[in-house]
Amino acid sequence: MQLASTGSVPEGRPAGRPVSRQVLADHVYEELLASLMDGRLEPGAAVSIDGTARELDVSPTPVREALARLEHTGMVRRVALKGYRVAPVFTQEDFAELMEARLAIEPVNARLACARLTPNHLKELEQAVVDLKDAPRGPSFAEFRGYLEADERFHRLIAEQTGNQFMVAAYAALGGQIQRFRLFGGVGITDADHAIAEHQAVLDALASGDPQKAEAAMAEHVRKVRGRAIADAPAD
Amino acid sequence: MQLASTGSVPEGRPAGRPVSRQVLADHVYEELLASLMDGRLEPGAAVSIDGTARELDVSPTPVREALARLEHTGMVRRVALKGYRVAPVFTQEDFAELMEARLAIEPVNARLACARLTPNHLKELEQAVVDLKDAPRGPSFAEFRGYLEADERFHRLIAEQTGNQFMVAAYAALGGQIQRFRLFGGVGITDADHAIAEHQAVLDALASGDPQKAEAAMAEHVRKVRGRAIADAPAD
DNA sequence: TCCACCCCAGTCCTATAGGATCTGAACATG
DNA sequence: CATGTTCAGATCCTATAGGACTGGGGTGGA
Repeated sequence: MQLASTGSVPEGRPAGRPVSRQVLADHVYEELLASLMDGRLEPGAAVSIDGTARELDVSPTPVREALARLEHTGMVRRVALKGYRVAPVFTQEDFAELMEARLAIEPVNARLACARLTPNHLKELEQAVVDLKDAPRGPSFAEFRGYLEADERFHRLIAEQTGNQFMVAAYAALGGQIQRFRLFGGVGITDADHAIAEHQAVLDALASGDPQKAEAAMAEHVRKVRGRAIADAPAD
Repeated sequence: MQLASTGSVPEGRPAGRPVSRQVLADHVYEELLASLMDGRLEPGAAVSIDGTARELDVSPTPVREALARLEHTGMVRRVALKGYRVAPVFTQEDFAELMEARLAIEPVNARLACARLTPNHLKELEQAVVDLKDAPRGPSFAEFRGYLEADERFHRLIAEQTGNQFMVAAYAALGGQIQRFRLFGGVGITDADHAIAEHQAVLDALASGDPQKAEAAMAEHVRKVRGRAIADAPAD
């Protein structure tokens, strides 16, 4: 994440080769992603190529490439010859659709992951749950960012542990959006205690080695998230 | 897909301006996609930015943007500072993983689509099956290209008819790859008769209006595709 | 014969420049 | 006051140029 200042490489090092020469477009990508996650870029707002380039003090070329990559995550939309705009906010319908999709994919992931779970994998999952418990849950986004990160990591790890690249791809097609639904209504994290308990239940089911139980636990978790989020959502 | 015929535009049009001004990067994208589908670009081959630019007689900038978009389809892989390469061929394991993922997603799509199927949608699906039957199935790729297109269209229509943007996204995350698995082994289309019958069965189940039947028919179709493809695959 | 070094072509990556188009505001006109 | 026009700025899009690195081939020396 942090990029090494390319100029300050000490002379002592053998071949002057920077630790990891980073492509500028990658940096721009990360920067835009952070702006989107933090809500600094509001939904519907235009993302000017030239403007972003000036702001980040780079040329438009890497910005263009970064936006092209961002487009397929669903965070921004592109209209030819018109530019890019931040994707619109989630509606209740959008949220319901997302949960339906998660319900189709994630329990299967849990079942598959359970069948080939290693102690090492289990350790990573346990760490994610611990991080979830320890994460601060203040009202501002910066404060519960760690919580969201741990949440997303837990689910992503399960997808990766299926060993199935396509299940990972399918999950990733949703993942970018999963973060954003939290912003809808701006209610923040109100269900942390329930969510942590459910994550623990999924973890226990996985540890038990019974794929059926793991699948059921994950399905229940997703259903409950849906139920709570709809209940918490502003009447609008 | 089909371009609107431009004939109806009155002659008064101030000369020169094409009906739909196309961004060059879009053209490059389509061109590269066709090369990948047709097998002109072999798996593992390097895709040089400058070289492609020279070949298509454009500057590297649009090529770079087109490749950035292609990357997330899984057709090409990028290594920072090293360039792009065509994704490697499918192995039997890759194929098994793909089918597992389809089995998780597509039957759900069939169930959801069944619940909100309109006569208009049904018509489109019927057309896809008709096209599948009529498509030539010669040995070369150019000859069975129409067959693959109709096959993909049938499944994509069902995903779209769920009305769930995330299910479409999840399907699309697999779709680009779905086309490519046909190339593994280069056995061509050997199961057209069976596949057509199964598509017809899925269509009938959808038309019956019973979501359970639709889900089951799709699941059976995917399972049978897997079974046939593994049987047909070269011993290797 | 084998190894070290150098040169060079190819490539990726970024910056810069310029053309075409769109937007919006100021201005003129009925 | 309403409407059409003009013009300047912003923006998108593409081409071109140059820096930095990589890999291969040739040359000279051990």
